[in-house]
Amino acid sequence: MRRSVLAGPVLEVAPKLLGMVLRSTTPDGTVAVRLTEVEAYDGANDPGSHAYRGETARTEVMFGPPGHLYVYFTYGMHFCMNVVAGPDGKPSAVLLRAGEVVEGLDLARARRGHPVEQPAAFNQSAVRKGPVAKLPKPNPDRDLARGPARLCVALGIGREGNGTDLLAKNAPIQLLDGPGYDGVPATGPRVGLREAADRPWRFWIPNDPTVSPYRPHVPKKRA
DNA sequence: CATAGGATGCGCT
DNA sequence: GCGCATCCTATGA
Repeated sequence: MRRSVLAGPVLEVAPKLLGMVLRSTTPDGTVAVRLTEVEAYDGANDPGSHAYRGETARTEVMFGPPGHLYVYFTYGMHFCMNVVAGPDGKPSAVLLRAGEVVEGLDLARARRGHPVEQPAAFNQSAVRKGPVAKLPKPNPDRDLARGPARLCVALGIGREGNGTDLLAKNAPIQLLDGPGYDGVPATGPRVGLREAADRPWRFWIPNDPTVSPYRPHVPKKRA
């Protein structure tokens, strides 16, 4: 992927990210994910975008050159990340919503609190008789990066990833060169927004199991 | 399967 | 203060 490609209109850039591989290396190791679901945010004309109301300390990366990572913190506990698109100064970005882990599966499982695999004997029926401690159901590998916040956890990306140039050769987080997905992407409304929820600016690889379930915005009830 | 409620920090009005 | 580009768990079919 060349930077000039990312400098195009965000609605053209977003589907081109499908099938591309994002690789993140930390002291713990390396995890890479093949992107299966993204959403376009077009700051200038898009009430759903964080950049819609102008540049702030939080959104400044989006106003910079394409190919950098915009990471934000939300709901008091989650990080989500975007690839900055469009020409310099036009604050558009592509939210990375889901992917398939293609490298570093064990590390991704550990980061997501996936239980360590037990010896075969542990699963024998004899052991399962009688009362057992109620444990959270282990997520299948399909869910490791299914959803924007999970994707960040699986890749080990937080605040410090904000602003990373994904096309720099020595960057800890890189968008790798590759063929990408060459089929026809599915499209639909974006997930969980209050504003501009109708714009069909979500793109995903059809029938891919790692694509997140659609959840419309639900207004909180008042007292 | 579907729906509902809680957790939680911070950007913005 | 309000509300969020979310996720997890519990509950009922």
